[in-house]
Amino acid sequence: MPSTVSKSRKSVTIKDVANKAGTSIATVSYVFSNAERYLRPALRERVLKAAAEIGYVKNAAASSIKGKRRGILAVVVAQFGNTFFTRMCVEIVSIARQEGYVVTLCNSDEDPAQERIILERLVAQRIDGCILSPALSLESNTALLQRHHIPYVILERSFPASATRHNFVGHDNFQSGYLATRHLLAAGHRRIAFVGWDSPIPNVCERVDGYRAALREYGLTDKHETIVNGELSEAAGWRMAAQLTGSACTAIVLGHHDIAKGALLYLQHQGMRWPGDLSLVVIGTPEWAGVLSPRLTCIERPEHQMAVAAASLLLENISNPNKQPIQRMFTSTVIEGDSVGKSETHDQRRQSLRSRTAVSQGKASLR
Amino acid sequence: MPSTVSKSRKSVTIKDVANKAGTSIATVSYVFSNAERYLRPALRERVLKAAAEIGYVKNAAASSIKGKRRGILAVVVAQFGNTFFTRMCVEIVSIARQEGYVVTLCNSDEDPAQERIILERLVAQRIDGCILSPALSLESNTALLQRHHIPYVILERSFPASATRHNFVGHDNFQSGYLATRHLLAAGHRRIAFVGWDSPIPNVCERVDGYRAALREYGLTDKHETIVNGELSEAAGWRMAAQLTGSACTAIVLGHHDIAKGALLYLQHQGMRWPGDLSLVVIGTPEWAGVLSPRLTCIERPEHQMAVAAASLLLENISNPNKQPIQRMFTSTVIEGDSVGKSETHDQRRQSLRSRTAVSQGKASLR
DNA sequence: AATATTTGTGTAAACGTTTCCTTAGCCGGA
DNA sequence: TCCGGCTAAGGAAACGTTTACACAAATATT
Repeated sequence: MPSTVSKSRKSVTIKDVANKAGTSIATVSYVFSNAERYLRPALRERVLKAAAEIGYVKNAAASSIKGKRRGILAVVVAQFGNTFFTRMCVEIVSIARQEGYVVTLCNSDEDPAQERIILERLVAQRIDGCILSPALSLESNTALLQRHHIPYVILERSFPASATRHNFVGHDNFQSGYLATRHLLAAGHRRIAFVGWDSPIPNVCERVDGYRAALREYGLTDKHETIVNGELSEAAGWRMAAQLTGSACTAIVLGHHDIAKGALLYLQHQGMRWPGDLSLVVIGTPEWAGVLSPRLTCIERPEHQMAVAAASLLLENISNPNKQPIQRMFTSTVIEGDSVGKSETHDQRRQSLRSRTAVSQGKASLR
Repeated sequence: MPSTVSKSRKSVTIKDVANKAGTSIATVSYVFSNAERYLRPALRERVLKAAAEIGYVKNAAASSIKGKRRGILAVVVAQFGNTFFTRMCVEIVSIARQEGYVVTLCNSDEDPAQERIILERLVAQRIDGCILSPALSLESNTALLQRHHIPYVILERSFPASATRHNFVGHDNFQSGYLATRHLLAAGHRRIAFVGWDSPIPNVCERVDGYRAALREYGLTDKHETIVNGELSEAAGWRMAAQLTGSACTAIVLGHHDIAKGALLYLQHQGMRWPGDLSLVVIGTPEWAGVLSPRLTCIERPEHQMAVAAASLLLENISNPNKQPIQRMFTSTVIEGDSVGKSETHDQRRQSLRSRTAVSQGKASLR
């Protein structure tokens, strides 16, 4: 009976409840939004009953215009489909809900123009806080948030210049690259390729730096580096893997899981086996890593911890807006698969363990 | 300089712009929200300039209390991490943004209580519309939305009793089960197992019904059915696969990708190969299906089309609230992998092609 | 030239809340 | 009996918009 639905277009307000309960609107408001205020239990009951009967639900928009709290947080990421972000989003949403917030999830799709539009829309909504994994232009967008006094946390993508001026939660890309490479070096590999991608964000470079640092520790120089780059796609992964065949490399660090997928398809297509023909480590934890016949060795970023950190940092900043910005950097760990084999080892250099640890800690405690 | 930030707590309003531009607040409002209203170009310019200078952004909450449109849509799913839903969410968000909406993504995590809380919060926000993939209790939640005149579309999970009373977009689970099974039957398999899961939602049963219908078409009876169920998890998938070893089955329909993963891990663990030892078809398109050494044959649901359909249906209902509810049912297609091998065929029954098509269409045009 | 029409701008009343402040009623102490 | 001090509840002024309406000025019609 759609006629019933359209009978009354207007939604039921605090005033309707007041009429029904025979009190003033102030009293109703106190019942629903001021738990401290003492009211005769009987009165409170009466209001609640009246509200339930006519199906009253407080209009959050109207509350927020007078009160300060909006009840909305936002998470803006550049690649929503990326499982790394998807998983963190799920966590953040669930934490936020426990605090009574609704979360708006937005996807800028790596497009700074979209990101700008999204942020303006969020500002228009007067959200209470924002977790932002910027596509590119950090400064102009954080400036927008600051001007409107919206607390925010930058997630995962740092832009070094401004590090300490923003709240930041991320993982140490340098350490990831370092860890992956070291793992292969420790298995005896000396010709290791790094498959990266072209990107204006510094994550890739940091991973490459980590890769280099690990090589250096093992006494290897520029001449031993093999770095290929392409766009961030499966197709490019395929091409880059193809580029690598014929090279002297015995191992590959796959810098990103999307690229890794394409590269693996190519290797399979060529009938190559791992770790037999090639040892592999992937940075990230694609769902398929554990399903592959010889399982892939992964560098796992602490997604859960990062999500918790980002959410709590944001919530703290909402309750105390004058808090100094802080930066929290997390480190990755190796998830052993079966894709790394021993190579014709030159020397094991056990002593380098010490210096590795030093490097790792140096970066990890950036805060 | 955090002191600058906290200098003025209040955000800039239409009034500030009016002062700055030397006009009335009405004029400013017209500039920002009533494109039809004619204003002297010079005046309009002046207002825009003033607004830009002091960084004015319209307060959407305040607009919505007087105006009708809120600018927020919501998508509520029961399994946000499920790639099927994740992908559709991404699409919906992007379509909605083109229409000027911000989308709130919510995850009920299969918990009806959570879902209720979420929906109440959304009603409080007075969202303009909602796409809902219900955890369980359809009726009470749609009743809530109806009472508050919030247009909605049910996504993917249908509850037959009430079919035509709601807007609905989903895929034909019966057809998916049928298609998967037929594909194996056509390859000559006659002992086919179905790995399902326990769930109060009818999706699984429909898939099983499709499985049965396909068997019947090939003249197979109850005695040829092998159906195992368990909870919806990788671990359960592992266990169910274990249950199946020793059975006479030469093929398996994996009813859900999460379960499929566990089952595959078990098969790998046992050193079984596909399609050699066992032919496999999975309902759904897990990312890893194409990465497995012999690629998995999948039943693909038209995620993109479904997302588009759900979003448009919602938008139509927002602009015309008295529209009659409609139901749109989509069908799946087979994505050929290499996991299905020919079996010791009895008879190929080419003539059954005709009746299959009939069944498929019978369900597909539920609308 | 007087009136009618159009055109551009501003006034002010909503919208559904929150919350400061007042008031009414009551009690106890002087 | 009067007054001060409570307590519980309501009146009314915000909050930042939108928009119906009034109005003044400019133009068009008689």
